[in-house]
Amino acid sequence: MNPSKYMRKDYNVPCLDLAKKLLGKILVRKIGDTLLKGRIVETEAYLGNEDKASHSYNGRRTNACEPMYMDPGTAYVYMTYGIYFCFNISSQEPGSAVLLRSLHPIEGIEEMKKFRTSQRKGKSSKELKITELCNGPSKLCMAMNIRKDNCNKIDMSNSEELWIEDGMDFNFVTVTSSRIGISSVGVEWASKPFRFYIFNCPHVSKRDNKAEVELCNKKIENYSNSCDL
DNA sequence: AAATCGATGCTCT
DNA sequence: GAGCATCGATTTT
Repeated sequence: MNPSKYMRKDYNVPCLDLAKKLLGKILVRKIGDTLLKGRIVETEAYLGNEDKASHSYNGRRTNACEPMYMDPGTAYVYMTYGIYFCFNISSQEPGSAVLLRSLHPIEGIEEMKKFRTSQRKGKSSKELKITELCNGPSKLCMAMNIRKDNCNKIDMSNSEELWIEDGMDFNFVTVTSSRIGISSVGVEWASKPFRFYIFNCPHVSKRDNKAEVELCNKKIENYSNSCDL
């Protein structure tokens, strides 16, 4: 048993805390004998009840979003746009979950590339770069072979196929920004600072804008390299 | 580098 | 029938 595997208590924290805490940690997927690993570099928090952008807004509780109400550390996989999946982990408040938006591929890169290429919608057949494997919520699902039928409702604190591990310690600067793809819920909730990512990391789905870069360049002076390729 | 836009089909009302 | 926590290609600065 791996002692660094995340336990229930690690997930049983407020949603915003879990979203920040997961940055830099390792998502591990085991498929048969192959291990896929990626460092989490971008997350978003979706609170329950009051959060207009959340599937659980106003206590909404459907069959699809049921995992948001299950024990902290439950995998919530849902389908979007009819063809893509997004992967979340439930947190302390009932109806809350953290969306994983991007990974830095660490292990099993060739397998990830195969999973991505075989499910690609685009006609282009040019080789995927490492930074293109997991730089988006649905891309990381494809790369890690995470679908609703094989991963939804997994208890990640007690699973041999999907879990979180502490990674090697490394320094990075956390950037906070508004969440992506939810503009229709109105400015108040669309603009909440509920997205977190590792500064200057090339595996993030949407790169830093100039304002963020300037802000972070001031914070970063004590750190040398935040995220090597 | 950024903005725009079509594809695509499940989920909920 | 409407809407969608996206992706990837195309078009525009």
